[in-house]
Parts: sequence; structure tokens; C-alpha cells
Amino acid sequence: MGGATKGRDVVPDATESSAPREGLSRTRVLRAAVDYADANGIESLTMRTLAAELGVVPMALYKHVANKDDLLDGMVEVIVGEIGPTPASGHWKPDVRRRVLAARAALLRHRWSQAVLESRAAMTAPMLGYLDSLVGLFVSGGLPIDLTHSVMHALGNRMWGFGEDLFAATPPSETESFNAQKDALPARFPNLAAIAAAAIHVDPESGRLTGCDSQAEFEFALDLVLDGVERLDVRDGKED
Amino acid sequence: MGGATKGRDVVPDATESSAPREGLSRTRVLRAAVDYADANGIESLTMRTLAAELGVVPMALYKHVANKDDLLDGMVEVIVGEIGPTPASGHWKPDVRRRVLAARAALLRHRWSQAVLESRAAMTAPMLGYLDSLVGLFVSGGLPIDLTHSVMHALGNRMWGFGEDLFAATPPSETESFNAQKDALPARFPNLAAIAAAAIHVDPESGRLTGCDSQAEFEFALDLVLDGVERLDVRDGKED
DNA sequence: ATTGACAGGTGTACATCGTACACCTAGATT
DNA sequence: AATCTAGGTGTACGATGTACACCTGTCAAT
Repeated sequence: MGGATKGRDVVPDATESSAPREGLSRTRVLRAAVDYADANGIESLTMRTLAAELGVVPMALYKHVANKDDLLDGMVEVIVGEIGPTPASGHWKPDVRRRVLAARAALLRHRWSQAVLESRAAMTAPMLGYLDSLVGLFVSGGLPIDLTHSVMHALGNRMWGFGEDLFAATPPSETESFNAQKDALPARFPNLAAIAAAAIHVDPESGRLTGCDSQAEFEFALDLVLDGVERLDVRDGKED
Repeated sequence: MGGATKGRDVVPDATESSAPREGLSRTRVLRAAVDYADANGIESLTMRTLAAELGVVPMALYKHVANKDDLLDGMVEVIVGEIGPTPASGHWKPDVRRRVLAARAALLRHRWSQAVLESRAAMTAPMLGYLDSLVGLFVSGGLPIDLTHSVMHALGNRMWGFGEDLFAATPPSETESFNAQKDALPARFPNLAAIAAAAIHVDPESGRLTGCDSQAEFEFALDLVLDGVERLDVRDGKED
């Protein structure tokens, strides 16, 4: 069986400490791309400029990234990977708060990242890992799985109708290497798997299996916010 | 002097009823672009394909749109313009709900539109008009202006740290035609003007004038959702 | 040591895209 | 009739992603 070892991992193996600055690697390319985008803006990041930055000919990059889209995906992977763990107390509310704020901080460190992330809602492994960790905080804090599911949608939605839910899991590009790991996904992201299992239900009309209703999830999120605002208004205005 | 009358309006003047299908116009170009994107996907919309669709040579388009960015901006304008008015009862909650849902429906009619809209957070006139109408619903429903301000941020944020607030008003590209109208903005969008006025405050530390604190707004939105979830959880779990 | 396979860097070349620029043309204005 | 001008045309160029053939140094197997 050939080529099964062709890792597309984010951090495959660091042979960088021994060889100081010689030889590219996927990680080195990605890191250089992130740095370059930080310094010069994402719009001026081209395969040529990046190659020049690395002192290499443009086509050399293609030995480490499949194409520019793959490069961009890799860049978000790097940043999402920077989020890092946050301490958990077992109370979902402060735990989730901390974690989300940490994510925001990581994204803010690279101004271009949100635009790139939104332009390609590719669910890469670190992304799934982050989502899984969030879900884990909710459920291990005692929140029911259905509610957790809806909350994840609420957090991923923009609530004035613009921008579809980021939690609408766009699977990563259907590469062979991904398909190879597909079966292992539930094991790697057990919390997401639990949500997916809970979300699948039978449509009473057609009798067919169906996923979640994005319109319903949107309205849930919207009402959550509006109800919250109403409470704030009543409390502040009428002195409890 | 010279060229001040070069209108970049969305619907400049409809000389289309008399001349059936002859001659381009900004509106005709934009509408064709929207239709083409609907049918073939935004990624295959190029100046050349669009020109071909209109039976015209590519460069002809540039007599009606400044460049491709302007074209895309115009396309969003068209769609935001499609949102249309919604009936208002004077109660902000159902009114806002209706309006937001209408916006979502308009955007969903054109799958590509959210991506385009988010890729260029340009605050075009129809966009400002929509926001202004939303704010108007809140305040005429009796919600205090400060709270309205925060809610607008909450609605525009993605709440897991990804994606900065759409309500962080990126001004439209600084064209001459825009600057000409700049002074008229408060009159055209009075509700937005009120929010802007309320948001400006003096920073206690430096003593300088400052806009709104995006971090604070983000945390407000996040807590709004988390508090709401907590209430739902308590109520459902413990039977009120 | 010889070989040969292969990971990884090179060079050339091309298709696609946005768009600058000069030109043309028909209808309106004087 | 002369002229202006809005608007469509044709050509051409630079930037960009990337296919493809090639070269080279390293290391394993002979």
C-alpha cells in the first residue's frame, strides 16, 4: 500500500532544531506564511512573495502544500492550534467563557485570520479539536446534549441574517488522507460525535433521516439574544 | 468642478422601460451579475463571463462599474436592497425578529452573498439603511440607546471568537462621491448617528475621545448568550 | 564502493484574470 | 453642419496560480 504514510499533519516532525535554517517543511512554510501575512497583509501573500521570503523558487512550495488553498487552510490550522488549552473548573459557564475568549485572542493576534477562516469554512483537525473541546466543556458541566448542540449553533451564527452558521460542519476537502482517517473521527472528537448522533432525527413528514434544521437553530439563537436583551431592559429600567 | 454629478447610486435612473433590452446601465450590469452568480456560482463570475452574458465586450463593463470590487459591492447592495420593509408594531422584539428574519431570507436566496458580504465589510448605503432601520425598531420600541448599541454589536458578532463584529462600521471606500455625501449621513441615517454619538466617550485614563470597546462588546454578547443558556437549562432541568 | 530510488529544489511556460489605453461611433447640443 | 460626449470595442500587459520536465543530494541496498 503506497503513500499511506504521507502525513498532512500540522506538526509532523520537527527536524528543525538540528538543521538550523536549511530545508523547507510544511510547518516552516506555514509559519513563514503566517509571519508574512502578519507583517504585510494577507492580500500581498502570493506564492511568489512567500517563496522569495523563504529564499526559494515558487514551485518549491508545492512540495509541501498542495496549492494555495491548502496553504491558507494550513495557516488557519496554525492559528487555531495557537489557542492552546485553558483551565477547566467543571462549571461550563466560566470554562466556556475562558475558552472562547482565548480563541478570540488568538485570532486577534493575526488580523487577517478571521477573513481567511470565514472564506473557507473548512473543518480542519485543529478546528474540530477546538469545537470538540468546547462541546466537552458544556456537557461535562452538565448541560444536556441537545441544548449544547443549539448553543454551538448560536455561538457560530451571525444573528442578523448575514453569514451562515460556522458550525454547519463543512467537511474538510475530501482528500484521500482525510478519507483514511474518517473512521477515526468519532474517537478523536467524541463530543462532536455525540452531538451529531443527537442531532440526527426522523422527519415526521417524509419519514426520512434528516440533520439539524438551520432555520430553527438560527431562530433559537436570535431569540436567545432578544430574550436576554429584554431581561436586561426590564431589570435596568424597572429596578428589579 | 467637473464630474461631481457622476452618480454611484444604486438605482440612478431607470431608462429601461423605454429602451427594452438595449444599452447597459449600472443596474442592468449588477442585476445580470447577481443572476449569473445565482446560476453559476460566484467563483465563475469574471468580468469576461459577465460581459459575455450581456453580449458585450469585457471592457464595456468598466463604463458602469469602477472595477470588480465595485461590482461585488454593487451586488451586495442589490441584495440588501431586496430586504424590503417589514411591518412594525412598535414592540421592538417582534419587530426586530421579523426584520432580521427577512434579512436572512433575502441573503439565503443568493447562497454566495454571505461570503461576498463578509469578504468586504463595506458599509454601502443600503447596508447603512438596513442597520439604521434595525436601530430604529429598537429605540422606537423604547430600548435605551446604549443598550441598543450593545445589542447591535451582539447581533453582528460571531460569538466564539471568530470573525470580528460586522457592526464595526468599515466606512465605504473613500470615493469622492462618498465624501460628497458624508455630511448628509446623519440626516439619512439618524438612528445610526444617535448610536455613534452615544458611543463616543472620554477614556478615563488618557482623557482622549474614544469609540466603543470591541472587547467589551464581544464579552457582552458572549455573556448574553451564556446567561440565556443558563436560564434555559435551569428552567428545563428543574421545572421552573 | 556502486547504484538507484526518491525527496525536494529549479526553470520554463502557460492559462486566467483584472484592467490600462487608445480608438471608434451614434446621438445630443450648439 | 460642427462638435461634444457617453458608451461600446480591440488590443495588450502584468500579476498570479500552477503543470511539467528536470536536476541533485542523500541514503539504503547491493
